[in-house]
Amino acid sequence: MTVVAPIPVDCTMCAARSNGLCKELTDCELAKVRQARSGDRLVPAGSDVFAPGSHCHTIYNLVDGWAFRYSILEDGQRQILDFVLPGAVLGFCSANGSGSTYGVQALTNVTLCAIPKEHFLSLLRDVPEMGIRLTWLIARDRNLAYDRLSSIGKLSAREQVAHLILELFIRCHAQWPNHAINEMYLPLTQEHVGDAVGLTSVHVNRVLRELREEGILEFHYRHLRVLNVDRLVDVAKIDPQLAVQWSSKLHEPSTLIYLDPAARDMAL
Amino acid sequence: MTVVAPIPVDCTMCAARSNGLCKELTDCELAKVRQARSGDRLVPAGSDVFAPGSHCHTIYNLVDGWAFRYSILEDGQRQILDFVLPGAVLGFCSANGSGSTYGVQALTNVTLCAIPKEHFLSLLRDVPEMGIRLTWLIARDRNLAYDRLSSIGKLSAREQVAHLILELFIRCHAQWPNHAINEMYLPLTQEHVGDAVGLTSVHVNRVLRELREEGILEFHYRHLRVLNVDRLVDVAKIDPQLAVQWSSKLHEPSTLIYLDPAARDMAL
DNA sequence: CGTTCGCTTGAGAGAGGTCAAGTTTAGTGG
DNA sequence: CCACTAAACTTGACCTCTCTCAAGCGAACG
Repeated sequence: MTVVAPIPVDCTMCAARSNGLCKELTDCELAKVRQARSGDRLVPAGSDVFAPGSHCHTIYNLVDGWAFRYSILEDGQRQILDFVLPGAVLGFCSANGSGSTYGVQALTNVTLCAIPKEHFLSLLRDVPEMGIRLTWLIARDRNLAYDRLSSIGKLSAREQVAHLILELFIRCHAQWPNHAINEMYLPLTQEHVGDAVGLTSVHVNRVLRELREEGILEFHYRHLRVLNVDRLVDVAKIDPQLAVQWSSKLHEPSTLIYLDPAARDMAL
Repeated sequence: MTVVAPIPVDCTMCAARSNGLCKELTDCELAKVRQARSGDRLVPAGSDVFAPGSHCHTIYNLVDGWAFRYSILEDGQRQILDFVLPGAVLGFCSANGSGSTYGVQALTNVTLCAIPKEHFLSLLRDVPEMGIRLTWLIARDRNLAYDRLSSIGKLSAREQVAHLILELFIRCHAQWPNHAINEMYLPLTQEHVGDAVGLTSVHVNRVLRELREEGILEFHYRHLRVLNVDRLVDVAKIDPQLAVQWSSKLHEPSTLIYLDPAARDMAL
């Protein structure tokens, strides 16, 4: 379940280095990070990195794989708060008394770089650039949450599903720019989609059929194929002012695509 | 509209000092903050502190009054993202190119302490404690957004309205512990409530009538009276594990009350 | 004393939920 | 390589919660 592994990756070629907390650290600063690491973990798909309500004494850098934050309501319903990709920082939650209000679960097998909290705090003081970077990453999460809040609050089921898929589509491309353009592995079930946007999986299914019949996208068994990006952007009700040229990565050179705040930050 | 005031408050007795960014700074550090301030503002109720899409070159500390963050969808609908109280930091948004995705509007007349962004960044490097504090404040916003996401995604209208009102009730008490217990001034219209939880104001009205008829609360013309805290906690579907003794501040010494992550942090 | 903003209430419609029964896919063991 | 199983997806019928539209009322402010 919770495998404590030998150091799974070298700091110098880690996703957190290009994307995450350690971005643009000097070799000297990186050495301090390496020293603070201990208890790195491999978590298999479907298991919790940490459970809701648990006391998390460790900060994790997600090095490889997909995961999601979620909370459980009184009646057992699950709300997915956001999906996280390599470079994300997990476990920085209000650390007083009552444990984290949310949990994190692995969607695929996941590799984590672990830094015990007490080391982490002194690291923050020691390497101020890392503190500023952390603030940025958390502000990005906040923006993503705000974005989803607008989506859940005001959009129809159809628009919401399109919005979520487009968000993930764009974030993937920003993260792995060399992958295939219109097809991708998206390790979610329709139930995950529903739990993220506040719909039942049954209704998500109906919406996906609609979008498939309209030739906009196909999403079967974790395989996503986007057939018409422009119409997807349109259905997702993305603010056109936020649409950004992405011609370099798409077949159609004139295609405009939305780059949400998160993706934009990642792209930088 | 946008009044540039003489320094509206002295740093030593400012809300940000007890609550916000400047909490627990030494006098020496505070002097640096004072030096960085310029262009403090008074914004009247109903006006924007900054508009969605605008480029915000200033960090604001909310010193006095209520405000809310919001975003506007393509079709003009407004989603309220959260409500902010004195001590909040406004304007720290992804600063690259395309401006803030959300705006901030004053609910009451509002006093703001302003720090130009370039001063702010060097201040962060100069006073690392402030950076850590900033990270905390943003993480708190994120938690609040996660909390609302769960609410909007999974709760019924009735539960959501109760949840929001309870959240504000608790945050107010944490912020102004000496105020009256069961009655408070809550500067929102039913439309604000609706825009925050994703309901129409018409339906919010129906829900409030229900809660009034059941003797749980009364909310008329910005005046909130909570008649039965326990039942409100119950309707709001708050995780009982997060309920915390609050007897010192309530008439009924045995009353349990939820203290959400935000309130808890403020209380510290 | 009138105007405006916010609150209130009703009737009808529609989006999405619930329940229940299949079908497809991927994974497992023989 | 094939049979079997569990998880995920699919579809239909019905029902309910919330929205929409519309009209009226009350309070606050000039």
